Amino acid sequence: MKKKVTLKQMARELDVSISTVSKALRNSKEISEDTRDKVQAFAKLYNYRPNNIALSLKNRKTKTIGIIIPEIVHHFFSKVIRGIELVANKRGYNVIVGLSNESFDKEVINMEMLANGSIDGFILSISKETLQQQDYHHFNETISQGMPIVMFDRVVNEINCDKVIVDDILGSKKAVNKLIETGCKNIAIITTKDYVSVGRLRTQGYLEALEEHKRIPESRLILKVDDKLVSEDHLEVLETEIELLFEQNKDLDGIFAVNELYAIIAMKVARKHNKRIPEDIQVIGFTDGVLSKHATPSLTTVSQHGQKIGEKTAVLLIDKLENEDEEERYQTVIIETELIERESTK
Amino acid sequence: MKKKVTLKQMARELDVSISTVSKALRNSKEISEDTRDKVQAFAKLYNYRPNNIALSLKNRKTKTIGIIIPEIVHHFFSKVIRGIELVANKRGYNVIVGLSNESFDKEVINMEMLANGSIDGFILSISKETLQQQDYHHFNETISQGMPIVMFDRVVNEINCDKVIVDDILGSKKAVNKLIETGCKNIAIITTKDYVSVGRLRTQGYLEALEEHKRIPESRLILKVDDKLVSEDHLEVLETEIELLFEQNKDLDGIFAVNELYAIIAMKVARKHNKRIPEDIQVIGFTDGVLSKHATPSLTTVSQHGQKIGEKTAVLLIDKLENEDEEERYQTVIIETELIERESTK
DNA sequence: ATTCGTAACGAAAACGTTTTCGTGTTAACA
DNA sequence: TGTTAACACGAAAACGTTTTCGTTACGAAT
Repeated sequence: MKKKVTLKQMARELDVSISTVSKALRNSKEISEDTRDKVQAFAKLYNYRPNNIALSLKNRKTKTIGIIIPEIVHHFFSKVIRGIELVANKRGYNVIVGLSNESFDKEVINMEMLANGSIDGFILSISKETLQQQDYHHFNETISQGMPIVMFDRVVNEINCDKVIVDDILGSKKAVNKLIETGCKNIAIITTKDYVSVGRLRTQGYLEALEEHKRIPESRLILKVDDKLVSEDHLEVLETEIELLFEQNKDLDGIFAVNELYAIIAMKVARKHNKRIPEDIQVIGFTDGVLSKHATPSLTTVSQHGQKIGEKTAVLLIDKLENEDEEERYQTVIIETELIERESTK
Repeated sequence: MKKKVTLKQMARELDVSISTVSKALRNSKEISEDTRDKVQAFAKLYNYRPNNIALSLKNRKTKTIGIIIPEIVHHFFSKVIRGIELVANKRGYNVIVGLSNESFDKEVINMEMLANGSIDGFILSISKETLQQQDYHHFNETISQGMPIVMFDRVVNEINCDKVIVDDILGSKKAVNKLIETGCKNIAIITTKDYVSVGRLRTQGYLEALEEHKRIPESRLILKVDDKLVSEDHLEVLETEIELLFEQNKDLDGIFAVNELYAIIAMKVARKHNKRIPEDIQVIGFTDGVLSKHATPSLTTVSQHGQKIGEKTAVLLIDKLENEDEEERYQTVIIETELIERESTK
């Protein structure tokens, strides 16, 4: 077991001072060529690598980014992480991940755990519970301590920081427009309760699209699902609600779902009701995950480009970290959505 | 902007020494009740939190675990991460994630980046490229530096460390047995090239199951897909190969695929050939992901319990970290698979 | 012979902790 | 009055770096 070698040990072996070793390794011209070569050879031999922790302490920078997300077993979030990791790595940063599991407390604890020196800045997406309680003190505190935050997807206006979001409204409008243009007369939306910002915005897009086509939104066609009743393991509730939607609206011929899962279940229910997709009823989802791509029929969907979102958040954060002098201007970047047409629409 | 307060600053304000502040906060009885209260009140007021980096340097422990995985946009791996994070957090550890993206170089670079003090130990799954090149020097080096490694899923015998794997062989046998028992006569396997250990083992399970039922494996029923030709974006190749399998084996009535995606595509091809599932042909996959659950028909699959794997790796690693004295015994834990029966089998 | 400049190196501080080992004060005791 | 013990606190080292600021020694210039 060869323990890691330190400057001090090398200095002792070579019978020079620590400073000399350090300078020699960094090619300082204070050091003679002779000693420089000697030291560097020795360092290579013992495979010396500077200790990151010591460097972090000295520089007051960790070169590490903290990510807090509600959930990792999720196509969108993992794509975002991939994007973050990609640019972080390219720029010499590491990525440390904390999961809030949609809980306010875990979000707070995780952030406190990381904020005490472990990282240089945060990238996060707010947990549902936090959004519901509207308690954002932990964000404000970390920001006021000089630690930058970049939020994505689930953001909130009250906090002053950089944000990367998707054009939820426009994306939804694209989807609903597509349904309208291909002849749908009665388009339902399956969405979430309004405290989830993306749910609210996508609903808004749906409404706006209808209105722009002089159609009057009908509440019988709007299904707001309560997230708390629909965990991954209790999809029956969701399915029942969608069943109800179908039964109460026999004339249904278009569905816009604010996420992939809702759309898939909707297709399942449609099949049960002997409706052909896309001939009798068309379906569009949001978020381009594996389900959409590999479902049968494959699902037309609004892609949010998770990886691109991740890349952008990382760029924003690192830029901010490396230009501390910069003026305190915060930007909100919008990543354009794209309607990916597949078999579930005409 | 209230910067984080340090012991030194508090000491100056309170006109005592740094040591006194430190001791007062840790309730040392060297300190009088008066000063202790005074210091603690002050600390609470200024929301003092010890700096993690300084602690890490002092204790030579970071309380951080490094995870290196080939890919994060993947149901299995993200479930493992969730498991790791769960127990790590419970035991006061953080989790830092590096992605190898199936590349040998990135794996090496990422590990070197983290091994220099940033973390206390590794949890990893080997990249395909590394498995192919069979170059494991980076693992051996980190281990010989006293940094423990726990490997999962894609492991390799040559390395001496704790391992958590799935009973791939047994799991496959369960699947194939199920097919045999429900009447399949000609069971094909869709698997990977042999250098991917899990592919090899699952193929072995398939062969053993057949032999135990006195059946002779036929090479025409064994499709080994070259991973390099099948990225997420080039599924056509995969589909074509499976098409071929179907056309060359008209009598096909059972398929065992070593992952979810292969199984889903196989079902798609089966439908194209007008075979009913499960009446005409049954399909079983491996890895219980979101695709299996929500496919139509939903897919019978061998679940590997990714989260449980993650939890176990974390327990093994942290136990090792916290009992350094322990003898150098390495264990290989096998997490049992489970056959989850759904609609794609009888 | 004195001054100066420079090359080559070392000492020490700093980052923020914890902990060991003094040290001074006070009260108790002989 | 002198000794001792307890109490309350401070100084300093240590973790591993980097960097500033000396400090030598020596050759060149005056």
